[in-house]
Amino acid sequence: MKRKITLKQIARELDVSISTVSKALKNSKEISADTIQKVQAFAKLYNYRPNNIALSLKNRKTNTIGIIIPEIVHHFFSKVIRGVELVANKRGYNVIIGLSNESFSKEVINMEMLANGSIDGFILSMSKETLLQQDYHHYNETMNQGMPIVMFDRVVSDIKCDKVIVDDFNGAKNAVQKLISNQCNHIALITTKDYVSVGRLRTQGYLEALEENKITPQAELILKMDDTLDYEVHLEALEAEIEQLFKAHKNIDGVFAVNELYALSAMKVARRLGLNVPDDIQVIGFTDGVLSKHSTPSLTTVSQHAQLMGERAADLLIDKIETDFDTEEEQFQTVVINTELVERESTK
Amino acid sequence: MKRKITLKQIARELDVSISTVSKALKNSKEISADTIQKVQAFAKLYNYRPNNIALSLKNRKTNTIGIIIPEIVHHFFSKVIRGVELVANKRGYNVIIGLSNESFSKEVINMEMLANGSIDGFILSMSKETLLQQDYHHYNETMNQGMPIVMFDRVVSDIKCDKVIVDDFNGAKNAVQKLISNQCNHIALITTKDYVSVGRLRTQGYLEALEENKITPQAELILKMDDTLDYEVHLEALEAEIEQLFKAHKNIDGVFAVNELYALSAMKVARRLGLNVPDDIQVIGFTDGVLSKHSTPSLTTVSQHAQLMGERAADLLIDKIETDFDTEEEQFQTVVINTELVERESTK
DNA sequence: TTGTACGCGTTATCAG
DNA sequence: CTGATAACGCGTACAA
Repeated sequence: MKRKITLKQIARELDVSISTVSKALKNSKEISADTIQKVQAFAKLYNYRPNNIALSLKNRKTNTIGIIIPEIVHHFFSKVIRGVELVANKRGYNVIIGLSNESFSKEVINMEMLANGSIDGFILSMSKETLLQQDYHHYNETMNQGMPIVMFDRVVSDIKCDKVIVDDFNGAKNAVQKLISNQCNHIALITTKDYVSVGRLRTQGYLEALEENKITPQAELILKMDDTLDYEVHLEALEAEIEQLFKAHKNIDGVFAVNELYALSAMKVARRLGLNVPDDIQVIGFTDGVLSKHSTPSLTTVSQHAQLMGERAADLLIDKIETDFDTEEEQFQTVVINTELVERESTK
Repeated sequence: MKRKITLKQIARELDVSISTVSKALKNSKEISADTIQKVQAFAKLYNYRPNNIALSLKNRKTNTIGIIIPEIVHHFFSKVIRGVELVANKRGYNVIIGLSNESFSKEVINMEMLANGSIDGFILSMSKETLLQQDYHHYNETMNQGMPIVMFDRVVSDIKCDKVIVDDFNGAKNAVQKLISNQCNHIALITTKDYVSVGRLRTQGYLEALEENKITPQAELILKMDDTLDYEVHLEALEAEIEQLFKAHKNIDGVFAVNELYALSAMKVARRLGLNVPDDIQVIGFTDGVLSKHSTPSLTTVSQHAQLMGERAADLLIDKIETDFDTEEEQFQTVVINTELVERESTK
């Protein structure tokens, strides 16, 4: 087992100074062709590579970006990561991940660990708990130390930083418009409680579409689920509620759900009640997941372009990292990613 | 914007030496209570945190582990990551990810980037291309430099390192045994080409179960798909093949598929041909995915316990990292994770 | 053409 | 009780 070789070892071996080795490896013209040749041959033989940590310390730059997400076993977030990784690698950066597991304290701890020199900047999506507590001091402290942050998807306007978000409002509005154009008159909404901004915006989009079409929204057609509960429990409760809803309002002919599982639950309940999708009820979900594509019938969805969000976030962050702010005033931008309605079998 | 504070700045500010500050922060009894108090107060005020990079350089230890996987938008791999992250964080390590995207060269490049000081060890699963080319020099070189590697899932015996694998053979055997116990006599196998070891082992398990039950395997009931193709194309071809298979062998009453999508495709084709699952055909898949749980009918699967694999891999790696090998001889172990048959609606 | 000295931030050792 | 020094590995301005 041969340890990684360093400049110092090469220097000792070849009986030259460390800096000569360093320069020779960079083909500096200060060094004689002879020495260069000798050093490079030796370096290649022993497979010399500069130590990243030493470079990071010296340059005060790690070429690593940190990404903190609430959950990784989730198609949306893993697609975002892929986008980040793609761009980061292309631009010479590594990606280090931290999971908050939807917990405020884990988010803080993770950020503190990474902020102490390990990375050059953050890409993150807020945990539900943080969203609930509305305590954003850790973001501001991090940014005050000169560490840039780009937030995506779950965002609040109180925090001044670059952001990448989905056009939740118009995505929802277009989806509901689609249902209306498809002759749906009684469209139910299955959403989450309002504290997650994306849920709120999608609800607004739903309402707006109805109003534009002179349809009076009915509160009874709106189901607001508490998604802080365990998923299994939550889904069972959801199905029961949907069943009740469908039974109480037999004229429901369309459903817009703010995520994939809600939409699937709606289809499941519909089937159980002997209703055909899309003939009796048309369903649209909001997601980037796999379930939609492979469900029966396959689900029409509003695609969020998660990977693109990751790519844009990474580009924004790296741009910021590599910009020198002594010259110009710092400016934050919010990139809005347009959604796309992917039509499948659950709509006509 | 106040930059992160360092020992040097505290020292200058308080007019003491750097080493005094360092010691005071560690409550060294060499330092007077007075000074300790003063230094710690100042440090707290300015929220001093030691710089990880400097510590890494000094200690020659990064407290970071690298994980390299072929793909992250994949439930199995993201669950593994979650397991790794869980254990790593608990034991004081960060996780840095690299995606090989199933490509040999990206795997090599990623490993080289991380191996130059950024991490203390690797957890990885081989890319398909590496498996095909059977070129393992980068693994061996990395280990020769004293950087430990733990491989999981996709593994080859030629490489001497710690491994975490699923008991593919028995998982498959038990699944097929289940079908046989459920009165299936003509069981089809949908698998991948043999170069991925897990596919091979699952095929062997299938054959073994048949033989133990005195059922003669029929080559015509075995579909070997080439999964190096693009998924969409591949799945369409697969469905066509399955349809042909079902039509040619109307007596097929069971299907064992080595992954989730293959199993779902089988169910889809069955439905299209007017066959009922599980009444006419029972189906079992091999996976940890979400599709199984939410498909209709939901799919009976062999669970791989992906998260547990990640946890075990992380523990193995960190144990190795933290063991001093001057004392004892290095030993490699292979942890085998038992599978579990999760029974759902696609079997009786 | 080559080598010395310094600094990145930290800690350990040793001297005062 | 406090401070100077060296070391981790590298790159570079400056000196020889």
